[in-house]
Amino acid sequence: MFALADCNNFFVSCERVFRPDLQGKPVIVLSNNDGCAVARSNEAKALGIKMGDPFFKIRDIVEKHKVAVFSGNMALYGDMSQRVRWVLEGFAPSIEVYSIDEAFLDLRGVTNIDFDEYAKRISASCWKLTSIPVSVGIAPTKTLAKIASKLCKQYPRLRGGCYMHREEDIEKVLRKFSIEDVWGIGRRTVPKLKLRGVNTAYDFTRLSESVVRMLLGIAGVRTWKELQGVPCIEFEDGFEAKQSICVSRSFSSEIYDSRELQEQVANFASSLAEKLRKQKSVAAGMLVFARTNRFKETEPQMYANALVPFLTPTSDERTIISHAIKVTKEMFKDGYGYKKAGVIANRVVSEDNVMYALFEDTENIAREHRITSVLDSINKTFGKGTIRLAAQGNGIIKSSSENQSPHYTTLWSDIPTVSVK
DNA sequence: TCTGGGGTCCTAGGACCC
DNA sequence: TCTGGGGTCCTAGGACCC
Repeated sequence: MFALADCNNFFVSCERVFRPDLQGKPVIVLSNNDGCAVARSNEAKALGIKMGDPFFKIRDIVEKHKVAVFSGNMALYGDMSQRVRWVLEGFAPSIEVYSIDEAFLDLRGVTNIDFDEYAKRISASCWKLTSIPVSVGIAPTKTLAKIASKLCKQYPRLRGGCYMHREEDIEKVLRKFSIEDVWGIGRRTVPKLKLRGVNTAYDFTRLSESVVRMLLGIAGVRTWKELQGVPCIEFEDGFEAKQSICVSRSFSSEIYDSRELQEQVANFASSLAEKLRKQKSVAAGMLVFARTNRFKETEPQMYANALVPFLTPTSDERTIISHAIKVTKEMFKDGYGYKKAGVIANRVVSEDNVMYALFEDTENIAREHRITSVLDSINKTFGKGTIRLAAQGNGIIKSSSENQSPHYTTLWSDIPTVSVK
């Protein structure tokens, strides 16, 4: 059996831990720049606020119903996520962290226990130890466990835990489960399936394997089998280094100045290099991009991007930043308002097996490595951005968030940035 | 006025090899 | 006039996830 533990309305639940007065009231959390609703309490969902709704479009509902609004506070959510994981780790030999608010538990080999009671106990423990409500579904495959955990949200009498295993029970659930809610069935394929009369998960299981293969490819076949109780999706425990790393942001207003854009990109590049080092990786390439505001259709549009190869794969702060600035300068065109930019590391490999280029100055590499180590250790002790390159300016991304809660559980939230000449 | 950020996997097609 | 067969690797784009 596999379990899926899914935190209910996670970002909202994190805010409520420190604002218990908001239990039972409509609450939403917004994305960067207070752009879109990315988490909604059940009360906010009932008001018709959808995932990803732009804030300006729901402002009327928010004011009319006194919805509590928070800007995203990732420092808080990341920390609360870790606390939930610590609880979950006590319930299975290994867990797979699937996202910030979800984890699978490997229960293969666990026998002679009442799984339904176990699911409810996991949920109750999370609530007691972290004050985060968690839905736990247990089933023979990951896809079915996802469905079981969704049932917990629908039916409070399940008390946060649902074990789904008997064939006749599974069929009964699948007959009522909409196809678009199945894990792995996305927006693009739903219309194709509906055209063939597939409206529920059960209908989908009735298709032939060859039709599924033709319509959805190999991934669709896996989902199709998983719904029928045949495990096809691997359990992936342990730490996996990311194969690509992206740092990007939208700006609170368009940038028309080359130097200003370079400064922003330098900050993205700095975060990128830091993330690479944190997972002990190096990148052999980097994509730098900057785009105009796609919603301003009357303005001239531009998606500028450039691929930077690194002769020797690197995670070095100064190398990555200087390349990012160089190509940003080359890409920049006057007269365009850049609304979003970012950097993406490709061909990411472990730093243990770096192949040096034939004519690389290895002494210089060793020196840069020492500089970067010092930078990391100072910033680790005194907070991100304490020491940075001059090219990063004041080290601040041009964004706005007006309703952020305090960093209740983590350090360095309130230390002011001090500029030193 | 105002529209998020960060990933994975699969597939098709091109470049290149003998 | 007419131009093989069989591989591998890389990349871009699409679909999916939260």
